[in-house]
Amino acid sequence: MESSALGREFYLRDPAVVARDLLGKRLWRETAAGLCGGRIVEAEAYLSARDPACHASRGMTRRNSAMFGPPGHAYVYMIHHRWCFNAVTEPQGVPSAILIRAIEPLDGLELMQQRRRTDIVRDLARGPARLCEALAIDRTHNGWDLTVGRELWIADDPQSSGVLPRIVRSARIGVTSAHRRLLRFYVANSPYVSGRTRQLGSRPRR
DNA sequence: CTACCGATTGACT
DNA sequence: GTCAATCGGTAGA
Repeated sequence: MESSALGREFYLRDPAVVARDLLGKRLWRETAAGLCGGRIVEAEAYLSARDPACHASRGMTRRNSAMFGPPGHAYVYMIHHRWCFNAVTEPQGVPSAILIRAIEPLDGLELMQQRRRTDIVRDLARGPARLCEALAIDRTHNGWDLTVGRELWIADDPQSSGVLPRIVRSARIGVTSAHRRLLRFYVANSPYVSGRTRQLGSRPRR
């Protein structure tokens, strides 16, 4: 059975810490069709005005206004006609958010397989837009309060073994702005993580 | 109104 | 590895 949603205070911390701590948490989605979700294995932090890659770095627009709202709410935006889901962090007025890039699908697999039109579990939610398609997340969830614990929420892992997974830190995917902060976090060796999983600094053998 | 762009993905060489 | 589909958001005339 799912545990209750993480509270507001979880999101009211340094965004990089929130991004890292979201790894291992459960993302849940409930619709009339049923419950589904999985374990968060990849997330990236976007740091308000001090981060040129953040959508809100140059002020509020209609698109990014959810990021200026209270922490613990969703910021959902479209890129290349696909949806991406974020959890807003920091106090109201400071537009930071965590992009949830991938989950390990665990519950409601059949539902997610229908939505994604594939049976390959590894492909259900590996990448931010695939994740949204698998969970039926779209613009109607922009601004949704993730702490309420229905429709769309994040909670502790009820099956946690207590053993912390090894976490890798890297540059964010698709971010071209010239700054080197390592704000992407993912679970080492998880097959459900998107993009390159090579750790920065390691070299391919030749 | 028009023009340009992108925190992506899937198809392809 | 490369490439473009396809469209809402945004800036600017």
